[in-house]
Amino acid sequence: MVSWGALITGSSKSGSSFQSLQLFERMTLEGLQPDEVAFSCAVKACSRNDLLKDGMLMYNMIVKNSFDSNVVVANSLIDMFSKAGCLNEAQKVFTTVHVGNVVSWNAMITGHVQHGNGLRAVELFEEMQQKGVPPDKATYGCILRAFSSLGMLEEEYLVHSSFIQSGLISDTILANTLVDVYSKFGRLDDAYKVFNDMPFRDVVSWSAVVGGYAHHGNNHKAFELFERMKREHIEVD
RNA sequence: CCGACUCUGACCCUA
Repeated sequence: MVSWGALITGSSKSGSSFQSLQLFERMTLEGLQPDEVAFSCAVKACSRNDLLKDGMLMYNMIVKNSFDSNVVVANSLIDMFSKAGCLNEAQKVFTTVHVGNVVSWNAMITGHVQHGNGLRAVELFEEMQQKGVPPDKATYGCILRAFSSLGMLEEEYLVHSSFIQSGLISDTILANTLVDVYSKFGRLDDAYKVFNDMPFRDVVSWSAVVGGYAHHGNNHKAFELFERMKREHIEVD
């Protein structure tokens, strides 16, 4: 038998979040009790498109059914509220899972960065470590964005050095983030150095570095890189 | 046991 959770997940991957929610609704109308996986999928569906109203209803159902103590369900809610800018709601859910896990922290940090509170994001970054939750790649990506939003270039350099120390610099997504962040600071030389040292470059790496030169008026360099991009083999997923 | 959560460029949208 195929579970409803799997159906909802499948539909949200190949189809619309709207379809996922319809499936979820059908499931409950048929008197079936959604499990924690169905709830997390349904919440994720609500985090797209402006479906926060549905998300609030979902939150109520989740609390009623005591699924809010499930860390993955809670993390989906935190992410949904964070992205929508409802950081008080996000914090409320976060509190119910106590320390949660690294994803809980990352979702909170992302929310603050995206809604103009980079300082709070940095505080959370420090707090999680005090509470014994080690940051992961996603955390570092968020924190690069936080420092960027705060205009803290020196801190970017420090995080960058730590990536070189730890080997995280070979992560394509983090390196791409660094390229973009340095570009936005106008540090095209630093951006290019990160780009040039990357073991694997994807289309995002190229776009970020070309975009940096173009945005800062170095059209010649941008064009040159663009030509090189066409010449070299680029792996696109 | 299986299915669920968080990080990257441009475009688009908004302003």
